[in-house]
Formats: sequence, C-alpha cells, structure tokens
Amino acid sequence: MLKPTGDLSASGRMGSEVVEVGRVTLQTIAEHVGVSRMTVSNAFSRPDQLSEDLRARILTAADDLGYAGPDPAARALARGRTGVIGMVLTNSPKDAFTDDVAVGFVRAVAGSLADEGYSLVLLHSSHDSGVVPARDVAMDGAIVYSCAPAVSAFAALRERRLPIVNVEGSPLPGVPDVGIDNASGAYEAAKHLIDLGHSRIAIVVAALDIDDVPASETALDTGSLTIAGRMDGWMRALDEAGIVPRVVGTPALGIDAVLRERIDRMLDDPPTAVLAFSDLAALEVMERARGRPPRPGAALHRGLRRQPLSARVSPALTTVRQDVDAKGRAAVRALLGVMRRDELAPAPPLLPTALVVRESTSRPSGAPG
Amino acid sequence: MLKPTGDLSASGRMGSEVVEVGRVTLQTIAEHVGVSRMTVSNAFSRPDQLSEDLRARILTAADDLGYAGPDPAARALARGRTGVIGMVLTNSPKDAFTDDVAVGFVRAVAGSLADEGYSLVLLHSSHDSGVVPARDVAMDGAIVYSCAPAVSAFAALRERRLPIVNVEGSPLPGVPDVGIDNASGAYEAAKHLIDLGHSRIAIVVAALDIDDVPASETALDTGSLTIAGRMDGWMRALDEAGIVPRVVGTPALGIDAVLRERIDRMLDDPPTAVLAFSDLAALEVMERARGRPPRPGAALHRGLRRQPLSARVSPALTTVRQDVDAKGRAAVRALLGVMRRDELAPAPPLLPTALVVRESTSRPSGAPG
DNA sequence: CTGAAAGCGCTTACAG
DNA sequence: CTGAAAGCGCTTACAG
Repeated sequence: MLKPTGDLSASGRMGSEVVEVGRVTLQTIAEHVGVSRMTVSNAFSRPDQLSEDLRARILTAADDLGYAGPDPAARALARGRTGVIGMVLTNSPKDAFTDDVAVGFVRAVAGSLADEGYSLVLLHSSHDSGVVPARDVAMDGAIVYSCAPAVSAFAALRERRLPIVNVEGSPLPGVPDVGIDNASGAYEAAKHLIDLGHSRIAIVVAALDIDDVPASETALDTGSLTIAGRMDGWMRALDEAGIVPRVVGTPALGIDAVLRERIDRMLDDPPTAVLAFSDLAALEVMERARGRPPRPGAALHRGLRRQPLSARVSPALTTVRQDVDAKGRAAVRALLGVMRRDELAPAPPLLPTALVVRESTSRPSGAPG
Repeated sequence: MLKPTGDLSASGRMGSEVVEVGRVTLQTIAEHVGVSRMTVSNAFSRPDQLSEDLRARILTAADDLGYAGPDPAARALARGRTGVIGMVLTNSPKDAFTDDVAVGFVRAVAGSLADEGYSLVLLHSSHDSGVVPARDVAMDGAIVYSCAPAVSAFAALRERRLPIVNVEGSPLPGVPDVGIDNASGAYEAAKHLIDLGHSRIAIVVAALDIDDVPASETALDTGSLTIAGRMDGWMRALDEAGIVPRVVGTPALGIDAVLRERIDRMLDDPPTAVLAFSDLAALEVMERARGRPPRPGAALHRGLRRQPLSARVSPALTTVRQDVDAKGRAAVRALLGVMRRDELAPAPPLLPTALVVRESTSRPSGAPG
C-alpha cells in the first residue's frame, strides 16, 4: 500500500498544465534520479549528508532540468531565516542618498553584511502603495539609521520582534545603539578654538529654533541626539573657559532659508570663530562671511570623490572626522550579536572621533574661522 | 467527528514549550476570535471579504496578542511574490557606491520602486561566505547595472528565470536594455570641438588597451558597451570632418596608473582638444596638462553635493549630461513591464543626452580644452 | 459573508 | 548514507 503523498502534487500539476512542464522543484529532480526529495535537498544544502557520487548525479540532473537551486522563499519559510537585513534610512532612501555620510554608511554596511553572507534591503517609509516595508518585507533583522524614535518603521520592526540596532539615533529601551561620540568630538573642536585664543565664538546648529541667543539662555530642546551631543561637548569646553557663545539655529533638520537668514544677521556683528553642526554648515558660514551672497562662478577643484568635502574646499576645513566604515562595521557586528544570542548584546562603545585641523582655523584676527 | 487539522500545530507547540506562548500566527488569532484561519487572513489581506465589524474584532485581537501581521516569508511562498527587487551593481555595492552616477541611479531606482510598492535589495557578487545573492535571495526580479555579460550573477538570475533588465550593459538576448544614447552624446561632443575649429584631437578611453595610436589603426575591441558607444559617436563626427584622432586607453575599467602614464606621454606632444570617456578622465587630463604632477594644495570650491562634479571644477567642464533619475525610472518601468506580461516588453528607447558647454572648451590656441 | 481543502517548495530532526 | 513524517505560516480558488 503505497502512500501517494509525494507524487500527488507533481502528477496533479502535470495533468492540469498541458503545454508547460510546470515548475521544476526538488520533487521533480528526486523523481528523475530516483531518490527522495530530502536527499535532493541535502545535495544542495548539506553536501556531507550523502555520497559524492550520488550528489554529483543529483546536481547533474538538476542542471539538465534547469533547476537553479532551492527556492529562496520556500527555504526562508522552512528555515526561519531569509539572509536579508533591512535598513531604514533617515527619511526615504531618496533623501539619504544625497548625504555623503549616509551613502558611506550604506556602503560600509553592505560590505560588512556581504562578508557575513547577508544582503541589504533598503526600507522606504510607508507609501501611497500601501506597502510598509518594515512590516511587509521578509528579513532577519534591521539597522535603523538616524531616525527619530517616532518613525513608524520603528514600531513595525519592534512589533515583529525583529532584531534591530539603532544607529545615530535616540536611545531606545532594549535596542543597542551605535554611533560616534559626538560630545567628545565637539569638545575637542571647541577646545581647539579656545586654545587658539578665540573668545567671541558662535555656534550654528539645526533642529533647534534659535536666533542668535547667548548660550546661557538656551534650552537644548533638540530632537536630534547628534546635535544634542555636539552641543553638550561644545558647551562643556566653553563653560570651562568661561565663554558664552551665541547660538544660531533652525528648526529644520538641515540648512534652510531660515538658518541662512539668521547666519547673515549674526554675521553683521561677526564672531572670530564659528562652531558648526556640519561641514556643509561651516561652508555656508564661510561663504556668507566673505562676499555674500556666494559667487557661483569661480571654482577650482581636485581630489574628486575620495576626498571628503572638508578637504576639497579652500580654505580647507578644520573638522571632526568620523570613521564611517567603522560605524558600518560596528552596526553590523551589533546586529549580528542581537541575532545570534537572543539576549541583548552589550551595546558597543561610542565610536571615537578625530579632530582634523586644516586651514580654516587660525588665531583670531579678522574674519571668522 | 472533528478533524484536528488546525489545532494540531497550535496545541502541539503549546505543549512542548512551557514558558513562552509560542509564536502568534493567524491560527492563534483565529482560535481567539472563534473564526477560521482564512477569515483572519482575509481581515489582513482582503478587507472587502468580511464585515467591518468582524474585521475590527479580528484586528483588535491581533493587536492584543501582539501579532504584527502575516509573516512575509510565508506570504511570499504562498503568493509567489516577495515585493523585493534585486540590483546587481558593477562589482560589489562597495565599489559602486563611490561613483556618483551609480549612487544617483540606485537612489532613483529605490524611489521609483517605492512608488510601486517594491523594496530594493542590493546583491553583492558571490563571496567567501558561500552565499550567492543572485541565486539565494528571494525576489521578484532584478536590475543589472553596468555589468559584463559574463558576471556570474547574470547566469544565476537567468537560471532562476527571474525577470531582469540590463542597464548600461551589453545587449543580451531576451533581456530588455536601458541606457543612455552614448553614441549620439559623443557625436555631439566631437562635433562641438570640430565646430570650434579643433583638428588635433585626442581621445582618452578605458577598457581598451591602446597607447597613442591613430584612430584609423584602432580596433575597437572594448568589453564596455558604454565606451564602444562613445567611440562610435566620436569617430563618426571625426570621420565626417576628415580628422584622425590619437587614442590613448587602458585595459582597466577606469583611470589607473597605466592610463595616467599614457596620458602624460601623449601630452608631450599635446593635442588642442581632448575627448574623454568620463568627467573624471577629463579632469585627469586637464590636471596633467597644466603643472603636472597635480598640486594637492589649492582648492576653492562651492556647489556641494547637488552639483555635478563637472560644474564644480575650474574651468568648468563641457560635458555630456545624462538624466540619472530618468534612467532609474526607465529601468523600473521596463522591469515592471517584463514582470507583468510574461512576454518581452518592447525595449525602451535609449535615453537622450545633452551636451552642456562650459568653460573648458574654446577655440584652439594653446592648452588642450 | 465565512470556511474546508489543497497547496506554495523547502527543511529539520529522527529512524533505519 | 538515505528516507518517511511533520511542519514552516500563509493564500488561492471554490463551495456554501
């Protein structure tokens, strides 16, 4: 009394589909070679479970039948893992891909993930299409980059109980954080200016709605952990030196018209040095400090893409450098940690920064450095 | 006589796992609410198939039980679609992410895909890990960007019979091509130089091992369709004008030491104008033509990331511009076409280019433009 | 508007 | 070294 279990599906399909042979599956090959389905499975997934010879025969048959290997979707369901890791980028990938640091991070993560056999899927925020990738895409874990805790993708990810790590974001209970040490980098930068002899210092930030207010009156009410960290570092150094900086900021997350206008007004009574929240912001200030509005024409350039912006401009910018590659690696390592032992991996330490002193900073004399 | 089909798995799991409640699935919710599994499925996937009221009750129960929605992996298997599209980048994503055009393309594709409800997964080439994403990642189709036909990912994708489109690659039977019209862009550029009065013209290419040979002696034996197309355009215009250019090239796919050396030697007897295969190559020539080796120091800059490289340098580069966003959109549209009707969608026409004349080209007199 | 049946294609223990 | 059993969690027609 033969149980027809195995044959049913195959013959059923053959019967209903007249012309096409139907999809080739493990079963098809098994029948062809005269072994069971799981032996074929083993031939592909656990070579040590069968003889060299049998495996060779199976693989040959598979090749002849045009079988490309076990179906990834079926395998994912059976194994409970997909080999795919998701990444949520600030807003959508579209925005993030215009930011050098973000692109560098994606690149580093993709590389580290590849080393571990994982692929990276980009998760856009929910859309008109009705699809919410954080909820609907099959994956084994996710990296959330520079997102506010309120971002909806976060909720979806957590509800699925997927392993996640939070990169350059606000701390969240139960989620490992990866990021650079903004505070100490900022501290160093401020210290550098102070050591040069500056005392009339201005701070330019984003994510903070402030129009040229002395820092002492400033409530650090920013939603950006990154900027909060930098503010902390700057203020600590300035406090130690007894300096009260002026602060200019915009509620936006980056440089916008509001910030430009406030910078311009601030420059009417220029400080001798400026601490800015990004290289782009520093450049903006420098351009506005000399012949504003910035002249589009003249541009001399070299260094191309490999060089960071700060090094390509003139005067070259003193800046706080971060190791984006290391950040990508740290994020992947942290995520893999969470994925492997189900318990919480110890949060990796904040990544160090390095102050890179270039031409833009000098002893106080005339223009802001 | 009740068939225990449905209950089996649930109670079995409950029995074996003492502490945890086991995973919450459609079944769990179905039992909780007192309906069948497929009604719960309908509540999530086909809201019109059941009453508002029942649906609300189901969704509430799901929420209470911490159910995040149907498992994507299981859904993918049952539905036969994943919602994920793969992208194979030149070499690995790591390399491609240092190329502005490639990054712009990825960005555009991710955006277009998101509009259609798809997510983008980056497919690295096979690796030590043994994982071959093109073979092992569950997806509904793939975009192959700037790859030689021999790239192994291609074979894997085709063996799986996945819908694919080929972007900026060599034509492959049965695969739609998307790309810019390199030949006509190049033709325009050469025509521009000729119209300016140049006749001593040099061509600088990659993917072609040539050391300062007159074009008439040149066998266009390049593996790069892009470069072949440009050569075609240039040569057509030059032929028409009866001009025989000198050609300098390297077997590498980009600028390397070989090319630099050949450029240097070529410049010992400088042409009055140069046609280069990329903006970077054009810059390289300009730098080498004046005070070579290039001086690292001086750099004045503006325009930041939004501006293409060609516009940021001085003298600003005359260049053939392409619409990377349009290319991304075209690739997605073509792929979706293949995915929807199984038959081959008509290959979209080559995307137009535009000659952007800037400072670097002028009438012949001294240095190469 | 609701559900019983069949199936998606594979893998993981577990016997032999 | 090979295979029978059970299952991964969902969905698609199809009846009622």
